[in-house]
Amino acid sequence: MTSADVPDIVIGRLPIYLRALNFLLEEGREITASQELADKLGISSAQIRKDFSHFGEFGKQGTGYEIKYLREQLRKILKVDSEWDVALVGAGDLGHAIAHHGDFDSNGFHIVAVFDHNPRKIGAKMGRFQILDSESIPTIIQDMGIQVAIIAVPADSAQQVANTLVGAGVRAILNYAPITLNVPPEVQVQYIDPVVHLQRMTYYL
Amino acid sequence: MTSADVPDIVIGRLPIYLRALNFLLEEGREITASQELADKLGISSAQIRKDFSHFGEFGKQGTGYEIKYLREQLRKILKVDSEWDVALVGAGDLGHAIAHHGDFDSNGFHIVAVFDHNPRKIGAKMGRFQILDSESIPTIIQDMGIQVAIIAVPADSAQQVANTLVGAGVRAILNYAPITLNVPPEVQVQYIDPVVHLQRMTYYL
DNA sequence: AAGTGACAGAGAAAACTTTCACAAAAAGTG
DNA sequence: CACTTTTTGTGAAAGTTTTCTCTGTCACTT
Repeated sequence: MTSADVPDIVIGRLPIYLRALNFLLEEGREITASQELADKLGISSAQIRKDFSHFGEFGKQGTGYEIKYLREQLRKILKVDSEWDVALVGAGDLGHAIAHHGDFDSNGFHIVAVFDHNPRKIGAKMGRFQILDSESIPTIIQDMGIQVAIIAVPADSAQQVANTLVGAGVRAILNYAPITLNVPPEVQVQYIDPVVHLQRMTYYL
Repeated sequence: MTSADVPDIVIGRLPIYLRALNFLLEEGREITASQELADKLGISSAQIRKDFSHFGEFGKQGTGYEIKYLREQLRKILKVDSEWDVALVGAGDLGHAIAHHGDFDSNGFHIVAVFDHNPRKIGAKMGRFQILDSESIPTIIQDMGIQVAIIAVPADSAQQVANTLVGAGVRAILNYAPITLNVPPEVQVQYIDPVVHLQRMTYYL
């Protein structure tokens, strides 16, 4: 069943599968099975197989999945078989940690511009980046054709930053500010708010 | 319908509602309606009402919800009406950013111990914290009765750290390492991996 | 005091997601 | 070469979540 509209919840699991496959590859493994992934990830093997089935037939009955091949397929589906330029807005503590976090680059997400509003920071260096004026977001994003951005500014300016980014052509936003953003439906937003995660867990304690 | 088993997906939305209520309160608002929250959060008003209905009747027909009261109810439900001590494992760039992030404290999650394995870091100061030896995790966690921990170590040591934490009595783990942890079912785990979020969005670009 | 509009709560229906169970295929075994 | 084991892919069933729709309550207006 290779249909056009794959449930969002399925897409959300693909990066998890991809992460596990990368791990297995690094261990030198060549073949895996839905049951092995299931054990590792705490997801049922049936669900993993059904998830894959939305995109094609990647396995071999009796044997399992060739890890390298499956990984390539998932990378293509998620469009992470190519590199992405990313803009980072906010050069505070959080922005600093993000800019120095190696996992982005090693996964094909390259931060190519860092913006901040604070006149004292503009022009200064943060690691290998020179901090740019927020005012220049529209021009630079458009000129570089950047489609992906990370928001790491305080909650009270996040919506305004999002508006500017969307206006400049950004279509995917990873938002670290603790606020729900209002964006047009064609723009993707993902949220990271550690407090939300902690609050979700304390319920069960 | 005040039942014992509220769906996990409902619990996951409560912190989002709470965040929105805090925001409205700061704006000086006193009353809100499910429709207003719906507009702000991109969740249907019916769903918001149904979510609340799992725990009781918090609103007034014709009027809406008294924000202060609803907020208190949600805080009680999530058990964030009291303070929580939190242990942080990993004093790298990421751990540094977490330890200095003010949102934890202002939401009642107090980091009270920071651990690292690196002999060069042990004993050193990181902000107001003195970095403790990972070896002392069991004793300190147990002595202080800490139930919540944050893992900010590389992927290859995260599982081992999780085992130690669980052994010491931790029951909720916020994991920043890009790996799925294997823990007993009574232990809560939440994951933060920005790469996973980015990969989820590029699918739609 | 009756009429009107706004809104919560809740049962029923619809939509969506997960699990089950089995046929078919591949590979190894005697 | 038949037999057994392993494992995928999938339609159907079961389970879960969301939306719909309506009733009842409250506040405000005239």
